[in-house]
Amino acid sequence: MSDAYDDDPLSHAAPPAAPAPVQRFAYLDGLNPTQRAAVEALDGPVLVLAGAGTGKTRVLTTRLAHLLMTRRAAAFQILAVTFTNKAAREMRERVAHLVGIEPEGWWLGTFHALAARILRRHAELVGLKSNFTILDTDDQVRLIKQLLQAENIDSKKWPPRQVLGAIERWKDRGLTPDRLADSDGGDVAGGRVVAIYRAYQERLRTLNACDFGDLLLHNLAIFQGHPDVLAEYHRKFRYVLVDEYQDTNVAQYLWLRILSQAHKNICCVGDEDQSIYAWRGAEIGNILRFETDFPGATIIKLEQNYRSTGHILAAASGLIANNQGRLGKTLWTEADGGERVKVKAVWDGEEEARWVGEEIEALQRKGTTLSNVAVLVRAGFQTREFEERFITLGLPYKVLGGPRFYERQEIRDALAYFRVVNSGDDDLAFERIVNLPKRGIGPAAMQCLYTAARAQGVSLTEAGWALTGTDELKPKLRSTLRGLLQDIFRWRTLMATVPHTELARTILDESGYTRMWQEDKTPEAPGRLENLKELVTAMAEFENLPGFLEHVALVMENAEAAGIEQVTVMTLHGAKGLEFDHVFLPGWEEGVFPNQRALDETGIAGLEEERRLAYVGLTRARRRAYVSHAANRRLYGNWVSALPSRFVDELPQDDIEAEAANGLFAGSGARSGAGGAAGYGVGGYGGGSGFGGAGSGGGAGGGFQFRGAGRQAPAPKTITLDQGAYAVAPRPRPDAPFAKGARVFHQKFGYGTVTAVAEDKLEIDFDHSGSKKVMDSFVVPADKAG
DNA sequence: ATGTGGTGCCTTATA
DNA sequence: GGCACCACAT
Repeated sequence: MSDAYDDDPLSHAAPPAAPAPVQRFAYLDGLNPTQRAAVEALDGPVLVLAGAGTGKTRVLTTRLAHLLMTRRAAAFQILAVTFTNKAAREMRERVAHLVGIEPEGWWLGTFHALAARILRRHAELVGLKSNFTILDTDDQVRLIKQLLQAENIDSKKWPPRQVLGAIERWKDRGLTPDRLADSDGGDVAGGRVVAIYRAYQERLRTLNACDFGDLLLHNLAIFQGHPDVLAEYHRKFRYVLVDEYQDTNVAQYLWLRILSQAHKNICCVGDEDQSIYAWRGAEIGNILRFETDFPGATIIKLEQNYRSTGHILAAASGLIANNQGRLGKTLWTEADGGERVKVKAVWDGEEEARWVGEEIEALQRKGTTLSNVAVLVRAGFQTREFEERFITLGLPYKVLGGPRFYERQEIRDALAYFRVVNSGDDDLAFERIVNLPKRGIGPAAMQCLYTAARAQGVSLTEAGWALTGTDELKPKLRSTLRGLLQDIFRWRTLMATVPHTELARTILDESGYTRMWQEDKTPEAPGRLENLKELVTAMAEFENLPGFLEHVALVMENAEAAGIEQVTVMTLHGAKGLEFDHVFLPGWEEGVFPNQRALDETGIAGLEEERRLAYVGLTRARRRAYVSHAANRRLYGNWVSALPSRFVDELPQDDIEAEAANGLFAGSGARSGAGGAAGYGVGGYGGGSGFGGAGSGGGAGGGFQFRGAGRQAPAPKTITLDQGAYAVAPRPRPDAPFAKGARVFHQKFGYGTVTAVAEDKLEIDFDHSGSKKVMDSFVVPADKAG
């Protein structure tokens, strides 16, 4: 990356000299007055309080464009900070679009990426070399584990993760070990966390490594200890922009403050009502205190919402008004009221999933595309019920935030080996592994291969074979290439005889790939080896190598690539920043949401953060939000009866439409409609007695009441919405239905044989997952799989 | 070094 | 209920 650290000649981003005044800044035209003010307030500290859906990103990017176009700053004089790479990418693209050209040499990136860039430059000032490695979480945990062992601390009692958590929270707050007393650690790790922290930092230094938190802390140390270095950056960065300011931690705040203290041109954009990351160190106080931290700050509130309907906004606003720690914004919209937020009371989680499925199918019939629909849950485990239901319905969905395992480098390498063995035509895979580990088959040799392959219209491996029969390559190279090709050939023949997991191991070992990582002394190498083992273990679930590769391809590429519209299922945290026409918000029950642990561990602050999370959820919806809560839920194998979330009660009545499943009193609807039944719950079932029989298991004041440790749902399941309001229209099916005995492939369950057919529903005996009922739209003939 | 049984825990997630 | 991790056994 070219590093326009020293003052470049004016960047390419600079507009042609003296543009005509009339035509100037067309990008300002579409902004509303407040947005425009936020864009044009270029000097001094500025806080833009941007409510959900008020055009935050637009303001941010336009502001950047404006800085460039007015020549207030050249690209390389701007520091623009985000939290995620995704946000950085988006911003880069949008600014480029506005300015008409990609600005060069600007410092736009995540806190971590930018801090790493600075640290590489001055690493020696904090005792590192500039090629230091950055540890990921696995590495960190492994290190802590070792240190605990060395200190004879029982890692049963003090899980490494927890110890690491404590250390990270300190780092979030800018606290290095020297600023801590031993007693600050409480009893964590037997009262020795601070010692562990100290040892951990020493270990990192010897490893020439640092963790993510260190990137910021080392920066701070450099700036504080070396005024000359700091002065350089002061000279360089004339304008600082920050996205999602409500998510900054103390270290990040200090970093921003120190970098901007010379020129004071810092613009922070954020929304205190969307601060949902306190648990990972975010300090909502940063945004609440902005005016004091940056005296003379201009505060601009963006309150006009362009996303949601009136009812959705009003519901969200009514909810968040219950929070104390706010700066206070009032969102408004020019849009219609639209439809009220639907609040649905159901008997249990299963019924909830059924209901959501039905509503989605109804939307689908009305022409809604599934990509405009999301189910947002509080915690990951809640996705399961929906997955199961959607699978039975044949409703395409994707769970976001799923495993990113297959994206890791070592996994992709290994997969490339398997692919080459599986298919000699896989040129991409071949390219990836041909010189991995280093075999001396470099770019020059590859050039030869490309030419030959193209000339003969064959795959790279085939061209390789041909080349080994000529003297085009040097003898040494020729034999290396032949060796590799022979290996691949041999592995391929093994496919027929050797179990695929064993074959996988063989390939990785004999190719020298395993050894490559064994000999690698960087701290991440052990983790990579473990991942490779895990990969081989995971393969056991599949019938054979092709079956496994197929699965991987599906998981990696997803139906998305095939252009299939899918419902999105994800956590509320993951949904921040996104929007959908229709948003389902299940599990609004005391204990689940607000989450009991958040309540227990952080009290009011925790409750308010949960409420902000609810606010985030509601404000994701453009056209309609659907809240639901179940009277009974199975948690960790126990049936518990649950009360509707207090957040349900906090939704203004005028903006909701309550509906209860048969026999249940409606949630808040009851308060308006069904004759004042207090709350709701068990009225229709089992006389209400027998609930809570086994005492309260959810902690003091928890929302759950544990029922006996029953295996069964507590009451007859007479209500089924299946017989309810909608006649299920047959979905169009392109192909002939599957016949009994047909071999099929299913994305989740793998291969199987059809044992029964009932219209569009199939019963399939899966080779590895047993017998299941599945909609035919969710399977493909086995021979067409992949 | 791999496989198995037992135990304990269980929120959210980024670089 | 289910998974992940650990200790122990092979």
